[in-house]
Amino acid sequence: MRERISEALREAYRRAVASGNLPDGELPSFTVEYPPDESFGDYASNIALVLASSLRMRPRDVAQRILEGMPEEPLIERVEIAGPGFINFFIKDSLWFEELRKACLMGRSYGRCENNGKRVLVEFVSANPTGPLHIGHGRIAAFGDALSRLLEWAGWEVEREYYINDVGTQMEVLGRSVLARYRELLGLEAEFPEDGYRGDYITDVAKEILKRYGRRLLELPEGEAVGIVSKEARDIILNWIREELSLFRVRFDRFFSEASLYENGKVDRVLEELESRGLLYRDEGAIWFSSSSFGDEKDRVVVRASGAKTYFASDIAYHLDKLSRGYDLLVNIWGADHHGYVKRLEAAIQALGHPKERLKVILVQLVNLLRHGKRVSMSTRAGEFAALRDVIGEVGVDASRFFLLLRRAESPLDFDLEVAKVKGEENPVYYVQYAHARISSIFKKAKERGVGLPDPEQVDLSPLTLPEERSLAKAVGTFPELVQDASSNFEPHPISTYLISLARSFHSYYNKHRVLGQKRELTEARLLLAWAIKEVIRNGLEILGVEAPEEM
RNA sequence: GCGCCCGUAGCUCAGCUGGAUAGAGCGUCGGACUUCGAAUCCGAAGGCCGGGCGUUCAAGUCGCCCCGGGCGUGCCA
Repeated sequence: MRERISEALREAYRRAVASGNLPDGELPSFTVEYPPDESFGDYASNIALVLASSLRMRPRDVAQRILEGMPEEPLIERVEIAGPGFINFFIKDSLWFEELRKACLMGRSYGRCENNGKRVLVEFVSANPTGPLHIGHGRIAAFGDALSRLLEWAGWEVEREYYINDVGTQMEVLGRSVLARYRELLGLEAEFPEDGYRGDYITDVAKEILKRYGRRLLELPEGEAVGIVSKEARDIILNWIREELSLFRVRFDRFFSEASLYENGKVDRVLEELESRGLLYRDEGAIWFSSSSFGDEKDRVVVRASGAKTYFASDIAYHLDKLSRGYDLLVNIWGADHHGYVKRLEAAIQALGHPKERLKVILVQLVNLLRHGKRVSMSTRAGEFAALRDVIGEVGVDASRFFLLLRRAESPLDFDLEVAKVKGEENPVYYVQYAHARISSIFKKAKERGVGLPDPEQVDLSPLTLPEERSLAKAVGTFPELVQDASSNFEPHPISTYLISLARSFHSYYNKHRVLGQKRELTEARLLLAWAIKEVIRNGLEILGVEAPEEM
């Protein structure tokens, strides 16, 4: 509907210009939005206000002249000019009520957009395979997964990818840490590496390796043993991570190994590519990429004086690989502590001849895990961390995901275990799920009384006359627009806010008015209303990856 | 020092590319179950949107300067 209004306004503007009512010129971008108060109608546009400033006319006059050019629109009840020059649109009640039929008929696809023909790759989590996931990864996982679902709803073809940093000093450190525990398990003296990973899970890994190899590793030279152990440890930990993700209902299409980029020569190749473009130089024994000529603050090392390539070097190769796979957009979701990295990567992408808009980096702020308001630490190396597995074991997948998706990505999040566990009022997940369960309970009760669900195409909706019924129907009817808005902002959290507010309106309605036991026509109409709300709640929860229970 | 994020009710946060009288939840106080599920509802109190200057018809939103908090600033990943 919103789209129709803005199209009508554009048409009205063209007509006003054609008839000489308004001077010719460029139509600046304007909005059609939901006004803050119902008395201002269903939609409001600022078109006259933005035009007024460029035309140097009085806004209300501009509004008047645009209205004179407005094409007939049968779904609009009336239009008025208000305040400083807003044009307010009052939509016919029947439009919103008709939308209820649509929601019931379309069910799981209500709110879904047509395929937009575009492919996007969402890369997220990509946690180092050096330890289990913690709650911060959980937030990124929940966010990336929900965003992927949201983009699918908005018509994108989405692939989800996890990049494994399985190269470099950290793998070496991991190997040495596990090897030390392995020796301890065999009752030998072991010097634990100073910068090693100290978590108990390292011992679990060592036990697993002991099971696979027995004492054999003791006979190998140190370097060789570390090599084997770090590879095995990588696989073991990666398997944990996969389990944790699937437990958390987070799905990936592909796990992409950094090491593979070295094995197939892609890192060398991308360096040659940069070299041939004259973007590399040597200084103090290292090789530098002149990223500063593409907007980065300084140049960056790609090959260290030792001859080892940096993480950045393989990351360039990785992104070139992704770009060459032909996506329209690459989305990278990173923890906010990587923000210093964005510019250099954009520089690399541009250096390789791609527009930097092809890449969208979303930074997710970290999570403060609390218990009774007191902070729980999560340093992997200190070995004291808030494992995602423990959190979802304690508060459940639904509550965890919902909580993590309650805030904007760039806003830090407090996650209090005790609050998330509560099954009452202060926990919005159950509030929303309860509305869903309540509706299915009404349906069950209706069935017991011999009342079936009405045929959405046949049922008469004219008994719906209450203002609450209109608002509810409108909330249902704007869900598709919400999906579009949220997806074009790459933010799933408005979905959670919306669901809470829809649930609130429904609970309030439920307490005030009865669905069953009314005159047949009224009961049927209200059943359809409840049905449509149920579909929308389920679809919204589906985007967030939260279940919609029939009973609780 | 420089860069990024954040600062809105007691607490946690919304506020859509600048729009009309700044909104929720929690918490606090007071009410509602013999009727479709009280994991619910109804009502009340609560604000100089960190501070200042600027941009304009219009600023919580944009720009500059301060203050406060977090993060980053490696030939680590």
